[in-house]
Amino acid sequence: MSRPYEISLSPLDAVREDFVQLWGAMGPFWGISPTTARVYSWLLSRTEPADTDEIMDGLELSRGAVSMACRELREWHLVMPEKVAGSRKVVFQPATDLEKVIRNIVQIRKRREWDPILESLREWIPELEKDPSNDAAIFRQRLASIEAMIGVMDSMVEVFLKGGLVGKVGLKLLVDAARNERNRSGQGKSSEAVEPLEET
Amino acid sequence: MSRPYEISLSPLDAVREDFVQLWGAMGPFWGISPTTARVYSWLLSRTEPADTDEIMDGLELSRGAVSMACRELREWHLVMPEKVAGSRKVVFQPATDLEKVIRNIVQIRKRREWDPILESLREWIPELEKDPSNDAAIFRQRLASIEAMIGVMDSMVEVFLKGGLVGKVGLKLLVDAARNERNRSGQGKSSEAVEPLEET
DNA sequence: TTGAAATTTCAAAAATTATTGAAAATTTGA
DNA sequence: TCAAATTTTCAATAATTTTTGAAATTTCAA
Repeated sequence: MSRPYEISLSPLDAVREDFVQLWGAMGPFWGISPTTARVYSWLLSRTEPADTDEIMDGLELSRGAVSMACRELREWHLVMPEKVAGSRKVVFQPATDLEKVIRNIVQIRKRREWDPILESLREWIPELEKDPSNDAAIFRQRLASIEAMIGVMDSMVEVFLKGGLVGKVGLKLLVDAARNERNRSGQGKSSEAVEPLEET
Repeated sequence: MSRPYEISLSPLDAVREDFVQLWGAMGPFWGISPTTARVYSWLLSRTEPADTDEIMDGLELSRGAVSMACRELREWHLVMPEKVAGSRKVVFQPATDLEKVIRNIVQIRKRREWDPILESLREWIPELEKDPSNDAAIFRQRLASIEAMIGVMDSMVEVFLKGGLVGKVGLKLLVDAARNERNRSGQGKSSEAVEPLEET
């Protein structure tokens, strides 16, 4: 409706636009600001790395916003800055090893989100043992359950990410397998009782 | 510093306070509003179910806020409303089967966060095949990688939650195992390359 | 070294999200 | 059925988070 002069984008440009828009919207779900998510997805959609001005133009962002987004992406190891010879510019390359990307994200999020809970639980449970009331005993038991669940998930994830399926099989194979699966089972939604694993 | 008249809470009350405070702060990480997270954790810390007024008093919330929080918790199957005989009141009981709780959360979050991505990817990849440029081919390949990774994680999570370790071993055993582990390895942080799995 | 190019910082503004509270709707004991 | 008890809704407000933009800092080609 509101872009009268861009009726026919190339498929590449059209998908890029949708991709950037979706990731921007999903970012907050994963604890990433929309802008940061958009910058990463925009970089992923390009063959060439980009400098600050190109990102500003491409996404209509302020210089400061791009700087902050790139800093965050650097911390997550989602982009690698590269010096351009004969200039003071830095150019950003997105990490394309999706497996590594996920490992990084997952690790950082675990540290921020799960570890504090586990730490606190380990203080609280002994504390509750001091309280002789029945209520305290029941509460303590519930906290112990939570601790156990988180502990189990921690271990599973560790096994997966460290030794893991993905490492062994290789990403290329998985890509093919996924494509076959998609073709085989019509549109294969796999929609039932599964889980986000972690917000990528 | 700021509660001169409550110097000595019972351990139960002290831990409850900290627990509610931590969950409230963590809520946003998991896509749950602080208030909603506080209501659930407060209910978990009590032996008895509570009605709206008790929650309002216990957490200093408005009636509307409690109503919205309980509605959300109901949708996630984290609390069960119960009619009180001889009154029009409803009383809320928190779900204490942590395994079920996690399954519910994970399922809902997957639907909200992963499925839309997977769906879009499955439209975009064929779309990009229409574009003959090399850039489009590379971008398509990256999207296929993302699709594959998400697909793999989906399956893993499905295996885990459906047949899964927790189901087989049983939560009680896990609680004991976790306690032993804690005792055995000093303060066992297990802090390395693990993941949030999903924000519970 | 120097100073123009480039990046970073951070207080202020904008945008978004959460919470309130009072009015509307609903429920049910009498 | 009636009306008091209870819950729900939602527009307005508050709180939080994100983004901006211009000044401060850093970097490095000359």
